[in-house]
Amino acid sequence: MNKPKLMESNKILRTTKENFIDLTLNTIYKGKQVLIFNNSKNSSEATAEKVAIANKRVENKIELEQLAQKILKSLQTPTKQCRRLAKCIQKGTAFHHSGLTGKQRTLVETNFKSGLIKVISSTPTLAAGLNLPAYKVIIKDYKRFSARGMADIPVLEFHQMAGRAGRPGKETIGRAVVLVKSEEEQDRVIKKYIFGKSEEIFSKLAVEPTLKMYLLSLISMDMINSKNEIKDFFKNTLYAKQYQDLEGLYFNVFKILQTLKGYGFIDQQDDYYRATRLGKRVSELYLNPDTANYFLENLDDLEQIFSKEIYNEYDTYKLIHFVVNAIEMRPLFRLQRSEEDIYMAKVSDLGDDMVTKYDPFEMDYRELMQTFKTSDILQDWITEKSEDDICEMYKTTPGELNYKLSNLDWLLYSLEEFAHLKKMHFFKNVIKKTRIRFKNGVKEDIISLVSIKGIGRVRARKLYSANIRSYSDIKKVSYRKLEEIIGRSVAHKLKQEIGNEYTENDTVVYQNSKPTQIKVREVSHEEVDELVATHIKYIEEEKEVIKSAEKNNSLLNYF
DNA sequence: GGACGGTGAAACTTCAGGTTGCCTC
DNA sequence: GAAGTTTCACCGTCC
Repeated sequence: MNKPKLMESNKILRTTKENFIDLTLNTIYKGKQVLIFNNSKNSSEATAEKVAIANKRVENKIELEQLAQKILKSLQTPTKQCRRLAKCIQKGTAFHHSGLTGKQRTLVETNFKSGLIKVISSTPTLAAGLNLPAYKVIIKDYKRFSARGMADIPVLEFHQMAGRAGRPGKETIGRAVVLVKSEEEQDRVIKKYIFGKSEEIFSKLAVEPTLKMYLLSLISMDMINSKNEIKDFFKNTLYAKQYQDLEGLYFNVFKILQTLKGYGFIDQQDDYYRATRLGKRVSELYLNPDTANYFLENLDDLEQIFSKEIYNEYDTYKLIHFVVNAIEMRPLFRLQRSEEDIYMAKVSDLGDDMVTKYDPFEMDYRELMQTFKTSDILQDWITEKSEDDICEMYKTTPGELNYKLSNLDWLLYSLEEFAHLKKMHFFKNVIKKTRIRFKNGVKEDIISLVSIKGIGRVRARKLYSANIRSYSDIKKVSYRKLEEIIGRSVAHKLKQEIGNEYTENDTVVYQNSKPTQIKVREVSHEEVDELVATHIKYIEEEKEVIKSAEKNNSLLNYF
């Protein structure tokens, strides 16, 4: 067997061929933790995996196994990424990037803080907002892909990462290591990142969408209303100090005010500006005014699509594609080289049929193809494709999918609000239903089933396939049959949730009553559904009464 | 001789991130 | 620029 060699410079025990693995192992074998920064998601996963394989001294195996199981169970069906993370965690190593779901990220972060996980290999996400210090930080890549090839990361970002070394209050020192390949590179890195100056920070106020959003929100909160107040406010901004071009800034501001007026979001009386009711709502929703205007301008066309008695999945696709075109959905899912032909064909087949038509001055062709890819992914989600299949097919991750879904829900909610303001009640309900579909990832036929506590997309579909299609069906079905479909414990919980418990003979024992066996009366589906509908209607009416009582400050009188 | 599987070199492809609404449990 | 993935040619084995 080969004797392990020592690196001359810093006495690191060498057991592998890669520096970062030896550095990491040496640190964790001393009982300390390591953060490794990579420049891509793939690379952060591969790095974690390499360290995990090389780690021969794993502590707290039982706790780590439990954590790995939690990671696997954090999605309805574990994806390839979940399985990879769980495997690393069994060895006390984890990766962390935007592709993980919120739940998985929290699990990794809290268990690193508690000391169970010894190593996190991450993209720069971790350096930005989180307070996760470690004894040693290894900056594996200080270059990142950009439009002009590989480029050095900014000095500020380098400091962000290196600054994670050392745990204030717990240790007196920390170490930050950057990997280089030659002495020349080492000199350059020291000069640039250790002794060099950080980049200057520039105001982004000149960027029109940002300015538009802030102007509307400042006016809507009545912080600035008159022309003089507006000028005074912007005179004191970082932008004004940096560029000294006040006249140019005022010109932009008043041009935007005209646009907002044109959108109907603000009113002007002489030199005084006020937000309209609509403008206030747009600001409250944190919507970009351009997006809000885009929604409002197309509301009638959208309503028209759903005005028929029966609408289909293609109509829903048009709605998704419409929302995907909002600026808030950017960046869209990236297009793979191998997908180009597919989406070129899709654009030519469906492009003219969508509500948002292609405008080459507004969007490049690739982006247009990406709007279709993003819509496809989102539609696959509500037609019950598994997360694993979606991630595999479109080369994406559960975290990115979740992020897009939450953005979409926010935009759909805003659209629903506008439909409400315009009294488009049927269309409002269509959006509401679509939101439930996105929340649960289901087709329309099982919406009522997923609204029951403890029933997700998988169980709902199982129930539906077994002809159990409503709340009343669940009430009627025998305990034994329910158990066969969704398992013993869920079936039990469900029966409890409903409020009565069926015996195996299909007799019912009412809660809060003597445990006598009472024969169930034969009731038709229609009869029970009617009862449930009456009950729901009653609750809705109650809510309305409470709402109006709240509005009139007469809640106490009501009760 | 053809089908099949394994191997390795060459060619091709891809590359970070994450504010904001509202509701309900 | 580098790492990962796919493609393809080549070779050996088996039927």
